[in-house]
Amino acid sequence: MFIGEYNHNIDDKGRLAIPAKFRADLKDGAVVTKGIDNCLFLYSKIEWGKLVKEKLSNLPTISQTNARALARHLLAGAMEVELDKQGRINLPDYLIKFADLNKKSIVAGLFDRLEIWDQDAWNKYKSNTDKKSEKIAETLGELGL
Amino acid sequence: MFIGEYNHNIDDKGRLAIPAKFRADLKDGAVVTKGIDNCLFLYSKIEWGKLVKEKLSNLPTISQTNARALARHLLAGAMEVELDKQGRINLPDYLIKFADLNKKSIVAGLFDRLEIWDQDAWNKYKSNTDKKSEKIAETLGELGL
DNA sequence: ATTAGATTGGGGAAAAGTGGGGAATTAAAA
DNA sequence: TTTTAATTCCCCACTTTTCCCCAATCTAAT
Repeated sequence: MFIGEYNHNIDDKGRLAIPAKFRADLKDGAVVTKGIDNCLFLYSKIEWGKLVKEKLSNLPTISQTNARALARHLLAGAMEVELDKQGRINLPDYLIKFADLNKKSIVAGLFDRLEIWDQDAWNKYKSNTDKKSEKIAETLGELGL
Repeated sequence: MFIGEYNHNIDDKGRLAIPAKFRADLKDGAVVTKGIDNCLFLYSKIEWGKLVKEKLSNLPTISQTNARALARHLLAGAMEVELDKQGRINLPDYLIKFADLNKKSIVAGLFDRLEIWDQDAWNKYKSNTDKKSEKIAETLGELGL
């Protein structure tokens, strides 16, 4: 299970180091794809396989417009990656552009996947949701929790 | 399984390089045909056979206008192609015209098929669907992602 | 302080992408 | 039927990119 938040740099060749704690689970390969809220999702090959098989393999991508758009987002947006001897992956250009990644990046563990964020975007997102969580907490308080 | 997005050029002779990762699955031949949304579909011979046998042959082609049109689109537009020693296919003129292909093209993996797009058309399509990304996100939520 | 583990950067080899030339096949015309 | 022209296909070679390995730096723990 992936948890935690790590700072890492993307070098000029588009390489990103995976936090050492996560490498064992990804040694047999991983898949990166476009996520939600301007970040990337990274799954182990096994998790990705489950995802595709259970959720995506039966989409009517010939007949339905939205199914095509979704498939193009998730499948065409995805890329298999391997860890090199130093535990790094190679991010293709189109994913770096998609997530507005600059040098300073964040790798966050979210149970069954990793998320890859540009540091600025991550900070903005967190400050937004931190405010929201106070409201959420207040609401919960009113409910007696 | 085909995934990912690749930039490739079509040369003056109508040749298009297939991304190296996909070649093994296509070494026994492939079928290109007119796709949906102004792109081309490319299937391995095996997948093409499944499509025709399981899907198209069960369409109510006699009674339904749309089914007839789809069958004609996919079947009459199709062409068998082989990879040359460099991993390229030869696209016939009528398919190049159909998809408005210029030099710069996109080859995208969509599970059981490849899609071949003109680069400009691909970018336009993506910027359109990015606007709809909220809807895509909702669909993702419904899928439990 | 020393050692082990982790991160970062650079260099070289191998593979992939691209373009052009020539042979062979087909078609057309004399 | 023979010759010429055109098109297709195959092969070769150049260029670019990617990938892999090595080395240096940094951090932390003993």
